[in-house]
Amino acid sequence: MGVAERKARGKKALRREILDAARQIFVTEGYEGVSMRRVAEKIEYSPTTIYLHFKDKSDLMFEICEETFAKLRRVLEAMQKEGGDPLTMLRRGLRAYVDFGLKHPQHYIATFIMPHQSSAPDEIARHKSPDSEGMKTFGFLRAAVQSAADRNHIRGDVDTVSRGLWAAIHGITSLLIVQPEFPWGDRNKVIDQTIDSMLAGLATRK
Amino acid sequence: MGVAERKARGKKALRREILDAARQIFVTEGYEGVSMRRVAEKIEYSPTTIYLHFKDKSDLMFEICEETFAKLRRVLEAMQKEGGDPLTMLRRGLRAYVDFGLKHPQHYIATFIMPHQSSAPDEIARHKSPDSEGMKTFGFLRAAVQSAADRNHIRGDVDTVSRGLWAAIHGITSLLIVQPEFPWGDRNKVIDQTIDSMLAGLATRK
Amino acid sequence: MGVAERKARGKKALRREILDAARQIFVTEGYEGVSMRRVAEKIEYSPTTIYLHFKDKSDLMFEICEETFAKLRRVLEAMQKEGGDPLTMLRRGLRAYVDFGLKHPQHYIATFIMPHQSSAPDEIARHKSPDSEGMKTFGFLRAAVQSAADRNHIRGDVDTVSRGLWAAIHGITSLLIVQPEFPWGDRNKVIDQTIDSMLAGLATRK
Amino acid sequence: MGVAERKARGKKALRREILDAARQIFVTEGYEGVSMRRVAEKIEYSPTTIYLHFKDKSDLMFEICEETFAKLRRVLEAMQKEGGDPLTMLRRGLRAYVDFGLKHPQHYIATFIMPHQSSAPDEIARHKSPDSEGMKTFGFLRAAVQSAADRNHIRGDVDTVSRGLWAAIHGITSLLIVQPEFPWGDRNKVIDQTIDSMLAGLATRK
DNA sequence: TATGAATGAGCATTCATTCAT
DNA sequence: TATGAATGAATGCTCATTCAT
Repeated sequence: MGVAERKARGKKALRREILDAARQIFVTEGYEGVSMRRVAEKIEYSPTTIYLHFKDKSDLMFEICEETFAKLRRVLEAMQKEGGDPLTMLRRGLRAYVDFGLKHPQHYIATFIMPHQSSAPDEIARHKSPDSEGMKTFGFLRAAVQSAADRNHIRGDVDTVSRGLWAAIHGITSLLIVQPEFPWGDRNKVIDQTIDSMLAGLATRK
Repeated sequence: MGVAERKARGKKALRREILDAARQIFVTEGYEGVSMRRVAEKIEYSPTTIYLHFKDKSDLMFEICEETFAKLRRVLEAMQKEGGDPLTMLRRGLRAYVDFGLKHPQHYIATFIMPHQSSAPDEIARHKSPDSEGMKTFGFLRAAVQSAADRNHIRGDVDTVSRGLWAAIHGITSLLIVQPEFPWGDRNKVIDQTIDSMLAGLATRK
Repeated sequence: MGVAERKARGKKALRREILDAARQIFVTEGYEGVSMRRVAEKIEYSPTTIYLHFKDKSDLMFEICEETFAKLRRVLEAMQKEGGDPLTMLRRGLRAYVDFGLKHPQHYIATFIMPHQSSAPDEIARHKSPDSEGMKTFGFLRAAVQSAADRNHIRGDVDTVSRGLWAAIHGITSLLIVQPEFPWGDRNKVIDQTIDSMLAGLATRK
Repeated sequence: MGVAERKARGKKALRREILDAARQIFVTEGYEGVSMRRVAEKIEYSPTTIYLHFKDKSDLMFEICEETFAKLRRVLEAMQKEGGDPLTMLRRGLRAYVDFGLKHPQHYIATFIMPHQSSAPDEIARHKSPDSEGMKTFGFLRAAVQSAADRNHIRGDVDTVSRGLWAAIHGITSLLIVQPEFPWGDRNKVIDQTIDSMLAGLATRK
């Protein structure tokens, strides 16, 4: 392996360091809390260096979110491959989503919880794009709901149902992360309760 | 009335002015948008004066949140007084919660969404306290669930069910606020879908 | 004299210091060379303090120019009051202009020589305004030319002639200031030569 | 031709590219607008590469000015070769000077208008040197005046007259550049007025 | 000859806050 | 009770330049 390879590795590694440092700050202090200077201090480089890897602050923040979505998507992908009864698969997928959030609270906060008060129009467009990781990830949930609906395990409009399910699992995930001091009792029970109630409510009445 | 009283009234009135000015900015521009200078300009006093009424910015902001949740509590209180079928009341209460959050998104963000992990320790304690408006407000939800459970309209552990319901309505509220760019379709439909599914899932099977 | 007066004096004095410091830098380094930080360092105050006296950088620079114009205008005003033959008065006024520039080279450079690449449209409007000191000052020259033309001592369009005269005296003033190393010979001779040639060229042919 | 020659040509060619790119920016955006990064982007080389051809930014900019004034000199040279009546030639030369300045305002500013007091000492020396293009150019003016004086078309000391003429045309040129917002009316009229008045004033009385 | 990586210094401006009065 | 004056720290970002390769 030559110089070029080592350099490339070095460049990638620094990019990683920047992303990790920025996410850590983002997660505890929010979007406004992330400053190029603070990130630079954390990685012990000059602020200027960050601009060699990211166009500007909003570019950096966008990448952080994309990474998380990609990670979650890989989890859901693996689960989908296992196959099984549509309703069971859906339930497992929802639970996996919550578990993912609790296992990676920093990523979850950064991507799903913190308000992205990005004002630049092209930045917003990037998030909205159907090619964005976020939209692709939501697609998994929707596909699972569709699949269950196809076999009459679920009633209602597939899109509306999917959005409602997302809301419910996001609710429990984010509250458990952000309000850990709340007297939740058995956390597993609350999670399953939320998922079960939603699914039971959606089940086709015989 | 003597001078003291007049002064006291004057003091209270200015405090009000400050809170109102700060809230107006907070509501449109968010936490970071509120600056002591801007508040001072709005009320046409010097920035220094604000410090005679509030310890610092975070004190000022805390008061604003408390006020707003007192407002939510009053909404729920009024609803409770109307009486009616427990399940209907519960449903109306849940919907009122969501509507309140959507009507006051910046307050909702500040109090329920933003992680409070990084604030000063005594600040956190204030939020956690069972005397805080936030906690009192949760009490309303629990009471409504209890009431429905008492009449066998709902099954399951009251605490777990309450937490699950909170998770669901928080989920839809926060997502609608924080991810406005997501293609929600008809927002009302998604809200009702979420609430209905949860309640249907909780309903006692005949 | 109470506290208020002392304070007022102090405030005015600091404003003066800022203007002087900024002009000194402007004169040697140009508009871009003036930075709020450098001005602050020069007067040994914090950069923030400057903003208590001037809205922003362009406001500060504008004031520098206005000051110079006002100063020059006072000189010309005094001269005008002396009265005398129109052509003689004109010649004396032109010479006074040059002398003013040579006596206050820093002011002259800052106001007449250095490019003011101000881009803000309202800033430009301010300069163009007939109420600006610059326009008022030019008015003196024009009035003197008009007066000489009225008595047939000068021919040609009053406006064009005035502009041409200004060009000539600005030329000699600015070159003497900016290119002092040039072999000018007797500086007085060059000044008078320039003025005399212009006036001779403008004189009515008999 | 061998490798060495090809390389040499390559080196010269790149130097040309740099100068051209820098001039293009300089001309539209001024001295401060020229940044090594921008130049590098324009020629699609790295910023570092420029330093292989020019010591630093000021070296690069100096070369650009020299080039341009060589251009002016060529214009005046050509004009001189056309020959004709000395007074007419002088008038045409003066007008050409003004036109050149207005056509290349940024160069004119950099070389004749901006005070050179603050630059590095060796940089100043370069500009002052009688070998500099600026000084050579002044020589043309003096020669034309001498020629007109030789035929008794002009009276007065040749040096003083030349300096006065330079002052006048520099005055109109620089004011038109630096104070474009001033209500000049017909700019051509002002220019010709200035030149004509000066020459008329210098003409030998019969 | 050319470059990728990196930096220290600098920019205008705004912030929350303090202090003497 | 209220303020005017002042500040230290911070913001995102761009600059000319260097150095090892």
